[in-house]
Amino acid sequence: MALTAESHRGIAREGSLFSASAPWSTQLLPVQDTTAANRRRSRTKFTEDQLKILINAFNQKPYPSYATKQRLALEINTEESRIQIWFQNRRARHRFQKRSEPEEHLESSQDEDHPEEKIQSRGDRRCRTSYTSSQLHTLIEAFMNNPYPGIDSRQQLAIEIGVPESRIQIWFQNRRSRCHVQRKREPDEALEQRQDQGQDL
DNA sequence: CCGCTAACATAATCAAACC
DNA sequence: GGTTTGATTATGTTAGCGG
Repeated sequence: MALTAESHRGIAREGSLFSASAPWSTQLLPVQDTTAANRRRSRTKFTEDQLKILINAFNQKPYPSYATKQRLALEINTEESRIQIWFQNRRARHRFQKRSEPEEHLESSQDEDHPEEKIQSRGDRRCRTSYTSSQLHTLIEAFMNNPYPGIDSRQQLAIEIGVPESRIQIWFQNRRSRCHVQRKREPDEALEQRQDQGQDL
């Protein structure tokens, strides 16, 4: 019963960019990891009313400010992070659709022109979170233990250091990405790896 | 089984805090 | 002014659910 064809699919995209250069795990992405610690957040099911409000807001402004996202979160009784994810997914979906149907659609001052409202566009974002050294210590320790924590682990960390779970998730994302970049360009004293291909661009 | 889409990933980039 | 690093984005993948 040597591995079905389906499971092979998961490993198919192995040799793409970084291959197996992850120092934190001997294996690849933690896909199909049904462990409790790596479980995803349960899928949110928006009601029609919620969707109506979200879509309406999206049509007016696909790049809402943080304040707007907070207001929406309060209005439809959902976490702000879900609003953010929803807008991300919606924009991606929309963009793909545009390619297929680039019909005339330029919005010609139909709405969103409230003179009383300043057009901050992408002005105000969430205030930058500053972590204390002890919080950082906890995060780094958790990262070394598991760089891909599931919702349960993230929530536990959030309570432990007193930071919203969404910030924990962002922190792990940034941390992982940074580690990848570090591996990419580090011709320094890391190791005598100047003997590699010597092919840079 | 399949389409839709929330959840999640990386990489690039913006930008605040800090020196 | 440069570095560090949190926040946001585009883009692509994984997975849950209803038809």
